[in-house]
Amino acid sequence: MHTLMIADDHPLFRDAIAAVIDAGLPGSRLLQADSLAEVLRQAEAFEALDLLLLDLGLPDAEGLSGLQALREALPWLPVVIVSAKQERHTILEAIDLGAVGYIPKSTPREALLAALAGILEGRIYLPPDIMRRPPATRPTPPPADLSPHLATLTAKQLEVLARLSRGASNKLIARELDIAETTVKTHVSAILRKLGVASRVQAILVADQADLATRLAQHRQDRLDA
Amino acid sequence: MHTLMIADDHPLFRDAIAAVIDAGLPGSRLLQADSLAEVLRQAEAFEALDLLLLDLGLPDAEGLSGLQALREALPWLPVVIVSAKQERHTILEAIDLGAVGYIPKSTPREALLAALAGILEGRIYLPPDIMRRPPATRPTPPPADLSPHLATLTAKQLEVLARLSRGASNKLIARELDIAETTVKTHVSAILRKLGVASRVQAILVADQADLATRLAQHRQDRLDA
DNA sequence: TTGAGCCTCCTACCGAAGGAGGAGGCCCTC
DNA sequence: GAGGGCCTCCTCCTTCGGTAGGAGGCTCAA
Repeated sequence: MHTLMIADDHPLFRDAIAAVIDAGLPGSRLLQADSLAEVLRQAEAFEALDLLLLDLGLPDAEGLSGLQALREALPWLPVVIVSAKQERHTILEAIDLGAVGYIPKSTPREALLAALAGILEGRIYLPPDIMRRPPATRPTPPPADLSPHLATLTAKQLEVLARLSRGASNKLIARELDIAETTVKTHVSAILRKLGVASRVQAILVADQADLATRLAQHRQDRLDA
Repeated sequence: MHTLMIADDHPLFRDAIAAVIDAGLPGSRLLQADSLAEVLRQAEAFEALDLLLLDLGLPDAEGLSGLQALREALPWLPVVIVSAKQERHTILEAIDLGAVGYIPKSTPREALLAALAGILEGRIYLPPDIMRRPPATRPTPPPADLSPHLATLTAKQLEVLARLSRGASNKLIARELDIAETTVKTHVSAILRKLGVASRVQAILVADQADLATRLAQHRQDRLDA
């Protein structure tokens, strides 16, 4: 027997959700709220609240700021977002802010009930259909867009860059690679020029944005293959 | 009947996982790999692969870069991270990169099996114990665990560190904060001393490991609250 | 009121970083 | 065999980064 609260400013939607829960999770007690203020007010009265279903469009809590405020005010209260928004980014941000789940309003009732049941048992729910297909639209940009530059680095330059990324000084790199420090400087200069940056720090930022490790492994692999 | 692959460079750990899966998900076919290269090689042979259990410590794929590379190379392959790391930040980043789940190595075997079963049915798994308590326990542990040092930085020092992390020079930081370059140097020196490192580059590495952004937001929030 | 902590700025000094330019050796390709 | 690319190393020079030490002003708490 659980106590749930539905926070949404559309009475019709609240009723619809309530009907689904009544049918699917019989015996649950249901509270309703149409604003963040109302949530806070009622939550103080009902200590035994198990879960809040929070819409992201409340009049006094636009977007995720409402969730953030709630997490600060009532950290003990598990909150699941119920929203029409379906962006991966929003979903992850909600989880980052401490939501225990994110349910798109387009979710069919069976899936919704299963999600709520899982959450009440302590699990986290994310919409699989949205979360399981990100790379479809993103695979190309990182390698191609972020740094066509990295591809132009020679093997030795990549080795040097890898050590730069670990915070090594020119002197240390020289020792590690068993070459002169002046040679290291030559490599570093070439790296900076190719990456179009002005300092080793910026080179590092470019490098790990462009996933240096992968590229390095690739390079080493190529060498082994050859 | 599913086909799973375990990618971890520790044979003992692979065997341990294999044993758990054998017992808990009987009939599953299990493949093993000790490097990212090996995963790619085998994945081409076994088209019917249903799930990859990926460790974050592979020799040729440090951290999440390996996941990213995998998602690009084999977007159709569902990947669940199995790692000793337990930072919320890492977990969310993994999901953002398209992982279908994140299982800490400390997860008890029953929970592990349940997680895998859920994932094979199309759900997303996040460790509830970690994800469900951010505001309550998060303020303390990161400061305490990852770097007791960062907590000792003053507000101004954090501002400077944030700019260091963007690759800014002392001169630029001075302009941005509208203070003298010598003052910036004073701050930088203090930061290096407190973090126990020898150069700005290393300070940056410590900073982003310890989730500087979060801490900075926290600090700014505190200031607003006051 | 005194002191502690922080921010500010300074001088002086030194080593690290980076640019410019040149040079020899190696390997590969045309 | 003549070039091109890469790695190696050098000198000379400038700028940047970082330390040491001192000093004044501020706020807050004892």
